[in-house]
Amino acid sequence: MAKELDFLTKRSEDYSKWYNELVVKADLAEQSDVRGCMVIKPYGYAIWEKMQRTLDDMFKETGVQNAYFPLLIPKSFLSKEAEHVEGFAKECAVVTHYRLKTNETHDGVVVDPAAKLEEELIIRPTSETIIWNTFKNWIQSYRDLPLLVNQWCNVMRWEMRTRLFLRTSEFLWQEGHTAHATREEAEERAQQMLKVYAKFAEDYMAVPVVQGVKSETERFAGALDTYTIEAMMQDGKALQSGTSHFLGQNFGKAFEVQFLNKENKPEYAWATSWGVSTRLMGALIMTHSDDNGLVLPPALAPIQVVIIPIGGKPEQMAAVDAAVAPIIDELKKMGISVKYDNADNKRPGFKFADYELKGVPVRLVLGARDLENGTIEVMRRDTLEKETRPLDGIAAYVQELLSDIQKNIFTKAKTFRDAHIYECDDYEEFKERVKDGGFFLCHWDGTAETEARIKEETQATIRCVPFGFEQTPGVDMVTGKPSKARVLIARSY
RNA sequence: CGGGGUGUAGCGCAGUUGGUAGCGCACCUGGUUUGGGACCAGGUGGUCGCCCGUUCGAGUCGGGUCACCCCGACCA
Repeated sequence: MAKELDFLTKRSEDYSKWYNELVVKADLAEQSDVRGCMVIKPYGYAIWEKMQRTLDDMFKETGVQNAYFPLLIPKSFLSKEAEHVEGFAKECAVVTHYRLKTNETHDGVVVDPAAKLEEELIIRPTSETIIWNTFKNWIQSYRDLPLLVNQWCNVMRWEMRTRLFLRTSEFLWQEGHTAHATREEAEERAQQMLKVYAKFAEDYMAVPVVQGVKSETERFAGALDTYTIEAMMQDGKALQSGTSHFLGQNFGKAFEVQFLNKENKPEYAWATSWGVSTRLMGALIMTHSDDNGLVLPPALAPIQVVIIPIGGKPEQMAAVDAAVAPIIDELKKMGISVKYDNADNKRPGFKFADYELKGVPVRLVLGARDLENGTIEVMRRDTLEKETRPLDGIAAYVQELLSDIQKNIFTKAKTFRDAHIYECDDYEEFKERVKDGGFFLCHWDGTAETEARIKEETQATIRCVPFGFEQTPGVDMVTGKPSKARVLIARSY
């Protein structure tokens, strides 16, 4: 194995290092020298764009419209919602001045002390405050509701510790913000958007997720309920991959967003917010990748099919070019993105390895031998299986194969996850087993004390109270007190 | 902010008891190659993170400082 791939074998002992290196080698991203920020390279960004487009369409189907709000938020906005400040105050980047000037020796610049801002500005860690400050002007009547907006933007959170893709200090995301006339409608919207996220994760990313609601301590700052999708990475750790919050009237009250209802009575608007970020790319990488690199689901792969010619002499290459042209046409007509890599400065073996590293789902190889036989070699990235097929009807075969790969990697991930979900009623046993990863369904007495104790003693946290499986009452595995339902506990990123 | 580690060519690293910097990959030129990361020959590229000190002499020793990585606390 090539030297630059050696790190892949380190996966079991140091998982995070493995994917950090992988994404760099895979030309996806590299870290810049700015604290915990990342540069996303073109190939990586193409994946993000595809995710964006898909999600955006799904949002629009539910009536959401895109808008854009300012990057800088006046400091005073942050202090209007008490819990919200509590949650974000300690990780905000603050703008204090608006000008630089040349220094005394004229070989650099210094902050101009005369340009100090009256009120400091915060680089948005999330936009609830500035958006609700705007909503105040947009909402007067129940007829203005619901108000459903989303923005694609960057945010910044000055985290103590960053991790490529999973927790960079600046990250790209979408944040949806909605205002409603009734509590029920807002709660419904929060859950509806969670389902959109779950569908996107499973149908497009091929990442199976557990949907559920967060415990009080894990809730978003300022929310009454936080819904979550939790995915399992290949090391058994959980990754919170998307959240949707029911915010009650907290922001309506804080920003005085009142409307007149049908009875002509003033009422505070009900709120939701929901978001997914470039963390999803981390989820994609960590769910499907293998020792040869990325494995991308066809639905999100920037290049779905790569065609590599084998030739040497110009006349041979010309013959291959001619044979490939109609295949490319046909694939494109089917809406399949295809790249024909006939660059003659890289050998085929190099290209094979390179496109595997990049996770391209299907590879077609065509050489003189095939031209004689009327065949073509097909390789699928998920299983690395190769087969030789007749040239005739190859486009239709590839189309079928792509959808098969999409299904297969989802099934593979789901089988893995399901095999690592355990019901556990014994705390001693739990303590031992949770070290090795996996999702644990355990009874919990509902108290923050028990939750804190589990975290303290095992580093595992309550990921959510999961939806969609049959619950029976029991006793808390730690305290022995009565419990209504099982919760999902795991170590997480 | 605590604990550990690392800073030497674009990347990955070596550098012994202090003696004036090297290897692999990449890159450039020429040629032969092309069905799994090609080979041969030649070549470009470095204020050894930064500062101060010890010394005739520091990549190497001492002190300081900065940055990054890993493990915690914090978090999408």
